[in-house]
Amino acid sequence: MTSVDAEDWLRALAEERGDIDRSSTAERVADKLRAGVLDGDIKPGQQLNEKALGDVLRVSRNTLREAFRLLTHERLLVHEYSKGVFVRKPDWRDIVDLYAARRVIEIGALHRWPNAADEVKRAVQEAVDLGLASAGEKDWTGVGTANIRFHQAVTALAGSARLDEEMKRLLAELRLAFHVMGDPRGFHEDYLALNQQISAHLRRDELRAAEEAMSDYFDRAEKHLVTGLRGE
Amino acid sequence: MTSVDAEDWLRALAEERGDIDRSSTAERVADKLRAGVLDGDIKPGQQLNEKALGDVLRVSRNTLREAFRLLTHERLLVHEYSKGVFVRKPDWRDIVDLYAARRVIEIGALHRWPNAADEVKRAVQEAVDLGLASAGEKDWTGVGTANIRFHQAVTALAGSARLDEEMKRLLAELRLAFHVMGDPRGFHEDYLALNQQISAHLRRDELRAAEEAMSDYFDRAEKHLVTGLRGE
DNA sequence: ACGGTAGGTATTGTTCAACAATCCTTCAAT
DNA sequence: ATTGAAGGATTGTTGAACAATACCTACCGT
Repeated sequence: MTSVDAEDWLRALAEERGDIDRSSTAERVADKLRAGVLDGDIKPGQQLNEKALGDVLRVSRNTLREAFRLLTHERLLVHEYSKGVFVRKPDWRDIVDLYAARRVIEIGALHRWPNAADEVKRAVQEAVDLGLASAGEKDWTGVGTANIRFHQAVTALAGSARLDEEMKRLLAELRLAFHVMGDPRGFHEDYLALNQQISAHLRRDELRAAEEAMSDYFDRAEKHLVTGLRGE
Repeated sequence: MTSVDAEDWLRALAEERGDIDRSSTAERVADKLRAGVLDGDIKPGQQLNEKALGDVLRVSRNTLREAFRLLTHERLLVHEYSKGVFVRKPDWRDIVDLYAARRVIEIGALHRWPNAADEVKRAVQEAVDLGLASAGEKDWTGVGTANIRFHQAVTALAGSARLDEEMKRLLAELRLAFHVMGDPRGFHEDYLALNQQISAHLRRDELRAAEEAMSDYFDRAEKHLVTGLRGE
């Protein structure tokens, strides 16, 4: 074994360590539940029974409750005192609130473009490229994740891990709204061209134009979702 | 009793309901601990012993741990696996991250001034007035809370409860940093005039000027804190 | 004196079981 | 139809038990 090998081994170990630390039972349970909620297997409004779920997942009620708390903080579940936890069911008011937040954060982040690191700037265009490639292969869920990645990349322009976290939560909550209104196929595709346009503006340092395009995006997407949820 | 009275009474009752629902033991414990941390009675870096604290507060370890989790999500405590929970001790990197987030959110919110409701707009000036009044009475902690309220009012221009929540967390975290560097007296007073200036710009719809004044504020405050924390 | 090792103590991680408090449903009475 | 009470189901909270880990200390060999 050469010393290079040894170094590699140590580095690999260090990478894995994050997974090891994350191995709390509650977090693994939370991962399972999160996937179920975001994939729509557990439907918005549905109650999560502690005993029943605990029996299925083979964990104690205490551990399960901790997982609930994690997801409650991510706004995927809501807790009603003495009643239990339910999958969040966003209504149109939530959408209005959410887009008010997105408008501020993402447009604010756009303004930080001149100060952003090159690597972060590049990630914006890469998300656009990924979306185009996915569309070329008619991989529509791929287009959806690329769209989300685009907006995360824009947020990352600000250079704040805390802001990135919050945006992650907001986008996850948005995904819940899709499930409420029956996840309209082709929702994300409409905005593919718009993302490309925004990215192009940015690379030319046309902040004003990028901001307006983004603002346009928010107006249309919000209206789309609000009208969709009004019908519920 | 007229029907108007009955309606008023019902409305008042509905307002109180929030307090009733909040009666979980863990949340009350969290409230106590939060106050202790934010007031500086529990110092940054200090460990919170489960058994000792549980005995003092007369709650079980399980309940106490739940309170810990709540405060960990608020970033007031940090959890180290198998070691316990400690009061967060922000360093200069945290400050950089925090101010990156504040720059985006607050300046982004500033841009929503034309769209904000009148009542929310008024709250901005009211926070300034409160600060001036407190300064007149040499109530320096009052000046501090007024300053915080000012920035919350600016954030509220966006009209998003989610954003308001996040800002509350960011400002609470910032307060921790003050305790780390020994809470320099007169920190907030310096920025009293600046707030007044920003508010004046806003009322005249001079968004550009308001933004620059705010940006200036962030630059100076960040530098102040970073240099202060570097010495630790 | 120094570094390392082994062992003991204290603390945290996790689960379980029990009981109290609360909610929801059902059903009967007016 | 509304109210009230009983009952069952679910959640809230606690205490205890044991495992896993970290921390401290005394000891040992060099």
